[in-house]
Amino acid sequence: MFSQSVEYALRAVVYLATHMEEPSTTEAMAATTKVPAPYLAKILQGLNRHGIVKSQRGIGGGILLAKPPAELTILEVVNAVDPIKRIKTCPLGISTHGVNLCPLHKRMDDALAMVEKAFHESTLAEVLAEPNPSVPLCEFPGVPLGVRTKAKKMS
Amino acid sequence: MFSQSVEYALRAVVYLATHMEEPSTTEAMAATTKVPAPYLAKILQGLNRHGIVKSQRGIGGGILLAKPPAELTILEVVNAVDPIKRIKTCPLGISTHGVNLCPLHKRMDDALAMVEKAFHESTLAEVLAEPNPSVPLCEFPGVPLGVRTKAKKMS
DNA sequence: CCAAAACAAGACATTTAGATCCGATATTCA
DNA sequence: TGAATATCGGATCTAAATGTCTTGTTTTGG
Repeated sequence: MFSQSVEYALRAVVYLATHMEEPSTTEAMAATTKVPAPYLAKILQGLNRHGIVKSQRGIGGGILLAKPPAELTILEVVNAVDPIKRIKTCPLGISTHGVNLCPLHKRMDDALAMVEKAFHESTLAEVLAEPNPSVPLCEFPGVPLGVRTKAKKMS
Repeated sequence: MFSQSVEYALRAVVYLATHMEEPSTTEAMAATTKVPAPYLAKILQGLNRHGIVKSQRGIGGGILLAKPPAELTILEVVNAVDPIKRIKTCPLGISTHGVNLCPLHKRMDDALAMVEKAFHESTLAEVLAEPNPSVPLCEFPGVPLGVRTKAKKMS
């Protein structure tokens, strides 16, 4: 139902939302998110073009979220990589259906609308703040990802 | 979001629900539903294997709905051709997430659950009975499809 | 300036969905 | 039985999504 690219992109932005202090390299992100590195690079390019992330080349460079997690919705990310295509006109090209869809396509579009609404209403900040024993991308329950990776670096 | 095959399959069963009296040939269905005939044939084979439709070979043969429209849900059709894959375990294979998904995947699965629920709750009969100026597959507002095609046959 | 680090961009390979074709098989009816 | 009608099943083709690779460009720091 959701493409692989969407799944990967969401993992990437979740990662970035927990690493706002400094740019993250594609390699580091790929390792944690378990996404093939070259493919992740391509997805990040797309997110960059859509203004979801910012990239910085050269030593010490990498990828940063373009805006605070509280202002970035799941829908924005999804629509950047694989837009939810609402059904606006009759797929059979029946002109007389024009404005109001037939009951069949109305139900399909309603489903799309529900998903769109749900994704529009959850921001990355909410996702990360949610009290839940499982932390996104992180193997260790209750331990914020940022803290964990920082600790790793020191060793 | 929904595959082409799902769209085609739904058109097909809607057609069949309006032609319960006698078997419909793939050709006739393809013409009305505007689905490529050879591809529709393959989709119908799948629906047949899943017990959604029954097929009858030979002269006067064709495809029939396997049960009354009131007992066939959109979900059954969707799941027969392109199943909605709920997220049951962590896609990253993080074992500690096992039972309860992380907030990210929980939201994605919630979206899938909403769609699943909506589709489970609408039967073909409901879709066709809904008071709506646009009739599925039919160009002429308010005219039931079955009547129209019968009229055509006489000419 | 030069070398290393990191992303950018496009070419290339692989896989899967979408679509087509054809010979085989089943069924009806004369 | 034989001819006509339809689906069945597999082989094939195409296009798009997914995944990989290579070369170039930007940036930093010695």
